[in-house]
Amino acid sequence: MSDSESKAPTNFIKQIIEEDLRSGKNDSRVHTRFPPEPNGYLHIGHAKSICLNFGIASEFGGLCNLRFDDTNPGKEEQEYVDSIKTDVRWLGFDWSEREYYASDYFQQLYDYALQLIRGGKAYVCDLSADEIREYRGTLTETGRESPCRSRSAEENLDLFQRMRDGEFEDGSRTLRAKIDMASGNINMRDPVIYRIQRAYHHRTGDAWCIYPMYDYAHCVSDSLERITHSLCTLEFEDHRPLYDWFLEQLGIFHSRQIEFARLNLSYTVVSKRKLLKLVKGGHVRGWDDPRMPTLSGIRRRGYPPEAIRDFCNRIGVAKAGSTVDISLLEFCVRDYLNKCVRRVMAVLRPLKVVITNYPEGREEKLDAVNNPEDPGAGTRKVPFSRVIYIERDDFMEDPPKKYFRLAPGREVRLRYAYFITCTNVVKDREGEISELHCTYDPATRGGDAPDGRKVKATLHWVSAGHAVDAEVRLYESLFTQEDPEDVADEGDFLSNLNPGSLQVLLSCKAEPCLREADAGDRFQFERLGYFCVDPDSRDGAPVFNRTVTLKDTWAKVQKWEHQKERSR
RNA sequence: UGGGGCGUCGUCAAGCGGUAAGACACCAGGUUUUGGUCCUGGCAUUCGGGGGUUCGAAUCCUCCCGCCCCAGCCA
Repeated sequence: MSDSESKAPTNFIKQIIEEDLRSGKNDSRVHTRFPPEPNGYLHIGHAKSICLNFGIASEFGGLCNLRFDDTNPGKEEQEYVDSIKTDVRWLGFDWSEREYYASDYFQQLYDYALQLIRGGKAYVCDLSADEIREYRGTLTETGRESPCRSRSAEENLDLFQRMRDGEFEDGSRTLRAKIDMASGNINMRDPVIYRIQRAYHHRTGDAWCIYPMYDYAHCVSDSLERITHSLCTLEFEDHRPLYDWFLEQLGIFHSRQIEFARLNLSYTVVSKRKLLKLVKGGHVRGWDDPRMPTLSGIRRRGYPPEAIRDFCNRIGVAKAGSTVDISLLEFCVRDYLNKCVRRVMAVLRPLKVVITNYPEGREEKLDAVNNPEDPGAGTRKVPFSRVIYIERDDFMEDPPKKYFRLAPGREVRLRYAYFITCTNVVKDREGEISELHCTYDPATRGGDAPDGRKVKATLHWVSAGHAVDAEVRLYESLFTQEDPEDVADEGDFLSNLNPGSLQVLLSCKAEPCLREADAGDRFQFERLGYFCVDPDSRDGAPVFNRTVTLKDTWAKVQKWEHQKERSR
């Protein structure tokens, strides 16, 4: 991690930690953990938590564990733990050998449960799931005590042992904490801490038929790992009294839970449930679809981990529910890519240009700078010839006032090549422009006019005879609404899906050096944006994902003009 | 109508009783062989609202208003 990244701004969590350090709490140790449940893919929201937990540990000279919260075998799979490890590593964090699983603690958790029962703090309950719900009461009415609440410790011990031994049917009994059915906090109304569930667990197999619940397993896991600061999202705030209760009853190391606001992003959904719906419904091509906010999607799209970390540092950490503008993420991506990525020319929507006064059969190699932000990146040779392609957007037959690209009779610069002037527009039978005829000025080789003559535009181009054919996938946000959940009465977020979120361009022309690009390679296509080579690429047939466009003041002007026109 | 939180610029977010940081976005200019980058300047007389305490309040007290979370044998 670079120096510039380590200077993350302060936040209320760091302030708490600083106070703890000052008072010598926890022997001045700082130890955090990132605790994903392996039941889905990591997304940008998790990145915030990962950066926070690993970032704080490193800033305070402490450690951060990776712990899989795998207490619900019905939903969890090895596939997810693998992808999570890949993603955390990709983001740039290292948990060394500290890879833990709540399932590592099943025996210990069981023994502690015995301790709770002996102390009269937990009991086996025979109520069905429906009955438990009924007895729990509502938000405004207190609950009623279970008829099993007053069982003796001996009976509870016997029953719990038999639950563990598989004597009872799934769901027929639970182990519950004995707390307070009248509590205003529903989490304290004798919460279930063990349920019977005959499910194959991805790590413990069939060794257990009872599994601990999150509230019980999480705090004990934190304690066993001697986590000093257990950071989680706001919705667990009212679980904290329960977290504290277990640790107090058990008399074991007391980690401190601190809650922060989860990340929301405009024009994006960040919830496992909704992302799953997008995948299952075929609205995207999979978990790693470059339009997905999953880390695997973002990676395929070409977002660099450095940019994600920068973003997470910039958004801050607080308790107010918030939605960060997606433009900040895009800014971070451009900011990083601008500094370190090679520039290259590619034409997305080719328009053929014949340079009529350029000798037939001649070709030359022109020098091009690889990265003006980084002189060390050097230069390369780009072939030039009589027939080239330019972007269709870079020519207008009847241009508006503010348009300063190519037009009939107008002179522009071809980047690193020559000034050309449009002399003729050739159209097909439908009236579509099929090619342009231009003349070039041999004195402007390299792109400068010796007479000091200026042009208003510089265009990118590709020599037709040397071009590599490429497929380019353009992405826009998946949703048309800033808040995808903002739906007109009926329907859900899916009705805000952006039909134009993916646009595939099949006949793009790229400069020859792109022929041997490898999957994952990133480039700036000059004047267009940043692109990343997709794994779908095959030899000589590269596929590029547009990571993000360049800032485009011309597009902004056009949009503005359109709006003006519409309001007229 | 129970419990737990949160309200500072369009969006995040500092601020911790001494007179509103910063970033993104936006706007205006300059440089420019990318309408990119870079540079310069602008952008909250006011902190959800009302009272109060104080020489002094975004910060303390108080009442009110708004928003979020909780009734899984999910995490």
